[in-house]
Amino acid sequence: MVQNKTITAADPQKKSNFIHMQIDADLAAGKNDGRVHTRFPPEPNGYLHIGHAKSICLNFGLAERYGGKTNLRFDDTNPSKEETEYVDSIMEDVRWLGFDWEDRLYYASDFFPKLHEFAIQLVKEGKAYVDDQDAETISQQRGTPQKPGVESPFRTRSVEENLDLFARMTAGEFNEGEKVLRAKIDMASPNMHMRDPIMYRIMKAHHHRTGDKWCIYPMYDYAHGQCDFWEGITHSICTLEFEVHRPLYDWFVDQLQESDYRPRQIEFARLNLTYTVMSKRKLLELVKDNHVNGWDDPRMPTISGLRRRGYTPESIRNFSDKIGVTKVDGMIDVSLLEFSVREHLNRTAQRVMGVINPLKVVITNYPEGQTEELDAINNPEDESAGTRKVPFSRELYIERDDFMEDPPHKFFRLGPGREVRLRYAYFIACTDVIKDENGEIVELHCTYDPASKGGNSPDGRKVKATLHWVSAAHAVKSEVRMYDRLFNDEDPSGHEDVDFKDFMNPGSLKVLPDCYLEPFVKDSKPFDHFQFERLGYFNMDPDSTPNKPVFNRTVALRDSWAKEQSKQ
RNA sequence: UGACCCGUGGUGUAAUUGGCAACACGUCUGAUUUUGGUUCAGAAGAGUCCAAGUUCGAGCCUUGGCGGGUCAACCA
Repeated sequence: MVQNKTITAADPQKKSNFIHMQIDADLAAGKNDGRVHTRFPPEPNGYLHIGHAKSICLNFGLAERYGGKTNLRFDDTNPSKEETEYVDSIMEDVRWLGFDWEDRLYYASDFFPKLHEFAIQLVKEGKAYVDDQDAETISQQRGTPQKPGVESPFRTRSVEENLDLFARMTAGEFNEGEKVLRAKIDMASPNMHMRDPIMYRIMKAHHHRTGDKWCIYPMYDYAHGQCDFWEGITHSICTLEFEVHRPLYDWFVDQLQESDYRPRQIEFARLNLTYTVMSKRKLLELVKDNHVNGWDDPRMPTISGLRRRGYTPESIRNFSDKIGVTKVDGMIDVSLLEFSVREHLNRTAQRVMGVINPLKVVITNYPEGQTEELDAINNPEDESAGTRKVPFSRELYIERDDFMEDPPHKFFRLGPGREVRLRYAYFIACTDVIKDENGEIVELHCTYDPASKGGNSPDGRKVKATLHWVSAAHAVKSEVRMYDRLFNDEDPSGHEDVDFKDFMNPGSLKVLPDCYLEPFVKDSKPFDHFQFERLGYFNMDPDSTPNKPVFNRTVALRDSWAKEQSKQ
């Protein structure tokens, strides 16, 4: 175990929380030689989600704050649910978020031999026994929170018999469910977890790392604290529901303790987000039953889903800082998450023009066959991003929403007889509206003012709107996937009598197959971020092919016009 | 009917050894703007679940209520 010689004082700039205070107190009391060592302990039975990101940022953030270390540990004590696929995705996600466990990658299964030895020690000390009863009987004997349990008839077995039976359990002589190893603590404890908890159960399952070496596997409560201990963890951060497990955590560590060093469990409130479900079981259900297209579906709150949606690691880390850490079981508004991406992407995303709901415009006084290259700014928030050329020609596409035949008062955009600016190009005025036999508008005829090249008119004439556009002949035809929240209800899991899936938003994905983007996007790679001006942030989806680029909408821009409209 | 945890504007958090509640998101004005974005200026919004107590003084301490959460997998 490595000693951290330099413990830096807590950074007063960063917001404090109750865990900092407890660690400060531990440090002040001289505990654990002044070390701070945390761990992130996922079970590899699913993909990581934004709630895990909170925990990852917390654990690695603590280490950073105090000059300590953080281990990655896979809590793989239940082979029936765990898979290598999950191990790989978890490592990828933690790295993507920007954290590094260096050489400290552990698996609970690494400790199976030591755990087994320790179990034998407890048996020898008369602190553990083999119980022959089945699960149901044991469960009944355990009592209820308000009613004490009763002791198992096998509780008083001799050490010799227990040793023999446990050895035979280990050797595979018994069937699943036939026997368990239990800690001998207190069947009358007001804390259910202290009523002779099960340490080992028989599972004849293939483990993703230890193969068929074992046929008994340790329970979480028996494994976790000891793994912490052997890894030299000082602060074992977990979520609130483990609070009642703490006495048991401490009990096992007490039996193990051989020096002043001692890991300590601290619990915090897990993340709840509005309009989303966060339980792995529910996320797995969405995936398995094809309600979404896999764990990395951009509508999923998984790290891989958020990545594919276009979220950046920075934005998730900033979000994590903003929400803080407490023991209050609350619910955070998704709009805070959305704010975090916008904030980051506004500073960093390449601007580009793209028309997702095209309406053709012909500039009738612009020479046929002529093309001009106009200068456009790549990112107004970052001068070093430079400029690019955008082709302009006689036939263009603009957004359908940017034209109204009969515009209301507050509508600033194009209408019959109105003049607007095409960004970086010219002022244009609408002269004719062309419709098909159904009365649907199919094309606009406009004239441009050659003197307004670049977007300014020499006579100082003002326009009320600036529209994005794409030259029809140069456009890159693309598919754009418009994502919205997966659920319509603020708390889809919060209704006892209604299944969360009943709240799924049927409009959570709208595929627009015929969008036109400016040629600049031709060179982009999957996961590249853009702002489509006036529309939102988008990124290229890995489904893209050279012939058919695909973009996902990460989040829309703030839209005070849409807000104005929704007031009506 | 038990044990443990929690209770600060709409939401999330903060408040140094107790010293008349700060910040962010959201909301609402207004300004600027070649993105109805960004930015900037400003406003509204809690007297800290309730009650009693200790104190010159309590969101912070004490007691009692009330409200919410967690715990009865051979899951983690």
